[in-house]
Amino acid sequence: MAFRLAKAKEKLDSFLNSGKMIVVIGNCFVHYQGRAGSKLAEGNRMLLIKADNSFAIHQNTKLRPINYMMNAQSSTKIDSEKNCLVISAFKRKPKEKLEVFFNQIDFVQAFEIEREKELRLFGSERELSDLLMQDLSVLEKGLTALKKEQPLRKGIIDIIAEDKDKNLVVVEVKRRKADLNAVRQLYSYVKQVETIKGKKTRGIICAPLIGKPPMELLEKYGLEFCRLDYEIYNPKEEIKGLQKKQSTLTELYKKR
Amino acid sequence: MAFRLAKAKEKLDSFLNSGKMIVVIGNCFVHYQGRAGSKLAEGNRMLLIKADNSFAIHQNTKLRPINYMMNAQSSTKIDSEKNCLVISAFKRKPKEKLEVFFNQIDFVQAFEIEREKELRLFGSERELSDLLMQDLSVLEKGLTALKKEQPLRKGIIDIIAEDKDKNLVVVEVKRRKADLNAVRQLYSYVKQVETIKGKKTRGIICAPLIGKPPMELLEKYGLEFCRLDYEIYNPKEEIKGLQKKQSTLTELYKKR
DNA sequence: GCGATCAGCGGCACG
DNA sequence: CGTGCCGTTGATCGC
Repeated sequence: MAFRLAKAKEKLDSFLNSGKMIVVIGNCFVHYQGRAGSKLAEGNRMLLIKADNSFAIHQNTKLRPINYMMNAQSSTKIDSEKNCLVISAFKRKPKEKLEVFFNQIDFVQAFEIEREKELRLFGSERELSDLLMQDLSVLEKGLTALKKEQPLRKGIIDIIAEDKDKNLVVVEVKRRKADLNAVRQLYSYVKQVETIKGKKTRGIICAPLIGKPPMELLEKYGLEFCRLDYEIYNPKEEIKGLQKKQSTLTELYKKR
Repeated sequence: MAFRLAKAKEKLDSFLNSGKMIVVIGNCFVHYQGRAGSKLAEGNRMLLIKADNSFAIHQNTKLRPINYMMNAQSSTKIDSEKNCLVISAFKRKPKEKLEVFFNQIDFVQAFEIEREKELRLFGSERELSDLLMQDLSVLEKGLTALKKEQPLRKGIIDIIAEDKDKNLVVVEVKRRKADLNAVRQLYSYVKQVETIKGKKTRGIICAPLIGKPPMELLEKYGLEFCRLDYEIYNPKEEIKGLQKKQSTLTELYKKR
């Protein structure tokens, strides 16, 4: 048994910093201390060490690892008292330590895996925002964009615009259902703009949906909601928002 | 080649719904469409299918998968035109589809992995909040707790308390550096309480740190900040906040 | 480096 | 189920 662990350590050491993705499977318990602290009792787990030194312990549920560390310095050692192969990950800033104590190792291998091919994603908020910038009139007739991603002292406005009556309008774009957070954000931005410019300013949340409590808060704050339909939120009805200017998600997807 | 793919399909089909963690490694491209859409060009990747039907494509960087789906219905098929083994994941609500087209498979295996042993975590916000509830006087002399996790119409207050002058005090607890969001949250809660109770209400953010812009917004809103030291944020100085009532993170960690 | 926000957020707890 | 919010958030982008 101790031999198997020593053999595993040998293999591991040769894999570390090889640029390959390392997979270790075995029985272990895990200690973490850093931004928080945790202990995980003994059990079979998968340890994944990637080329960018990300370090992740996976159980057999959930997308995300149960314990992890990014940009970790990894090392191995045999703890002969505990009869364990200890695989550790360290980091400073913040100072963190993660130790995996393997008392049994079933599998150790390294694989050549694509490091970081770019994902072409669409339907992001940035993309929506860009499309809106091209023609804000889909939100309201006579609305013209002034600036996008305008930094304030406390926050960043998605789009700042002017309506037909020359009122300033702050637009907050959300790719999914607008929540309380979005409303609080918009309110904070509008108040700041009013303070800076010294004149009444409108605020519009632009999203495919909004819940009832967020809508009520929005109204309480004197802000507005503008529905921007998305195919996924409105699969059967026609697209009402940007049908003339913007393709639906599905159409965009097919084009690329 | 096609035989290898067929063989891989056979193996995979026997592994699916076996309760084991399935690992597939090979060359693939990936299409996703659902809440958004994405395409990932060809490359070697690892596919991880867990017992709870979570489905994740990993590249060789990042903690999180490049493509994924939770609670997915998985299936396999051979696309003889493309000479691919297609592993798909479907979901309704929201309607999503993820397809992985493997033109080469290097590795297919299933492992017995602990399903979901509980992680004992400490240093969470809930834990901090519980400790604070026991004695709010560490924040301010004469402060007494009234209720914890008080739901409002629009949001949930961490702790609601009363100061020595019988003023209502809303406390927002953050386990890490307080940000603009925390300030906006607190402000929204305080305003709601003032509306409901019809009297001036104080608001305190309780966190180990706060940035300068959030602090300025806090002051603009007439709210307060109370530092609650955490060892990790203050490794050399003495613990000032809860030293009498609360153990440090390290001490807590050792105890368990 | 810090700051601010988004995320196909995921995950959880509560109503 | 939806709603709200935390997270060792992670990841990204701008300063």
